[in-house]
Amino acid sequence: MTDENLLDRIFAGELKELMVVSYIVLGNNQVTNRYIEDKYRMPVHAWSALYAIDLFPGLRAKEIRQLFPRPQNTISRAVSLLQARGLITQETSDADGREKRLYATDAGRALLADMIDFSRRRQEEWLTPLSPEERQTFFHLARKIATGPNLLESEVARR
Amino acid sequence: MTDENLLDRIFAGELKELMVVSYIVLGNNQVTNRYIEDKYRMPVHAWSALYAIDLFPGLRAKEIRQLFPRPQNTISRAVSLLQARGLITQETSDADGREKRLYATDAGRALLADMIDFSRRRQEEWLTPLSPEERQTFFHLARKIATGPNLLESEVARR
DNA sequence: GCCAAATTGATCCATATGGAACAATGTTGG
DNA sequence: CCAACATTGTTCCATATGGATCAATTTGGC
Repeated sequence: MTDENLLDRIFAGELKELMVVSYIVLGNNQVTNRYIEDKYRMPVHAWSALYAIDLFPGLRAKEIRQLFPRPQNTISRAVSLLQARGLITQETSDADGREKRLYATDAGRALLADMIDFSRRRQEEWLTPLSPEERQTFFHLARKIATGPNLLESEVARR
Repeated sequence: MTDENLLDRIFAGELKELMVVSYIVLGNNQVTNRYIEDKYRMPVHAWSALYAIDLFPGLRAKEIRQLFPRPQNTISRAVSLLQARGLITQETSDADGREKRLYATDAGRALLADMIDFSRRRQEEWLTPLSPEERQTFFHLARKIATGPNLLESEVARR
C-alpha cells in the first residue's frame, strides 16, 4: 500500500476534518519547531509569547493564554526565559500588584524580526497549494471555527 | 482590551493563517487531549495509532508515521503501550524480520469504538460554526495543504 | 558470498510539559 | 474592617517528548 492510499483513506472517514487539521499541524510542527528550537534555542511557545508581547506592549501573561491556548505554567516559563535572555522586560502593574506588564526590548524586537521573516516564508511554503482566493476562503472558514463558541468550551468533554 | 480585540488583531497580521490554524489545534488539544488522557489513561498518540491500526490491519509502525507525522520513538512507545494493554497484537513479518505487522484485538476495537464516538461528537462541536457546504470547502482546502509537497519537506527550514 | 550501507524499531537521556499545590494580591459581602 | 473567596503568576513533581544511539535485519555492490 502506497503513502497516497493510506492518506486517501484516513481522509475519507468520519473523522476526516479532525484528521486533516491534525495532519497539517503535526506536519508543520515537525519542520518548524525543530528549526526554531535549533536556531534560537527556545521552545516555540517562547517565540509565540514574544510575538504577542511585541504586538501588544504591556500585555499581561494571562492575556497571552487567550492568544495561544496553553496551560498557565507554560506561559510563565516562556516569559521567564524571555526575561532571562533580555528579550522582554516586566514591570509590576500599578493598578494590580499581581499583574506584570510585559514589553519587548530592542534585542527582543530584533530577534523577533528574524523569526517573523522565517515564519512568513515558511507559511508561504505550506500555503503554496492554494490560490489567493482559496487562501482567503480557507482563512475565513478557519477563523469561524477558531472564534466559535465550542472550541475551548466543550459540552461533550465535560467531566 | 477585550479578548475579541486581541484575537482580531492577531488574526489580522502577516501570519494570520499560521495563527488561526495554531489556535484551532491548541484550543482543541486543550479540551480533547486532557479528556482522553483522563478517561483512557493514554496519550493521544496511542489512540491515534490504534485508530490507524484498526483501519489498516497489518499496518507497520513506520506507516503510522505517514498518517500521524511524529518522531519514530513516539510511535514505538505508543505501540508498546497498546500491546501491553492487550489492545493490539504484533507479529513479525514473514517477508522482513525487522517489521512487525500490527492488528487490533477485540478489546482494542471495543475501546476504539468508544473513542471514535467521542471524537465524532467533539468534531461536530467545533465544526458547528460551519454550514455543510462550508465544511466541505474547508476540508477540500485543508486537504490540498496537507497533501501539498511543502508541508513535510521545507526549503526554507533547511539547515 | 561478503562486507558496507540502509532500514526498521527499541532504548537512553536530557529537557519539556502540564496538573496540582502554592504564594501574593485583590475583591466582596456583611 | 475583616474574613472568605477570587485572581494572577510561580513552583513542584511525575510523566511525556524527541534527538541520538543502538541492535537486528535486509539490501546492494563487487
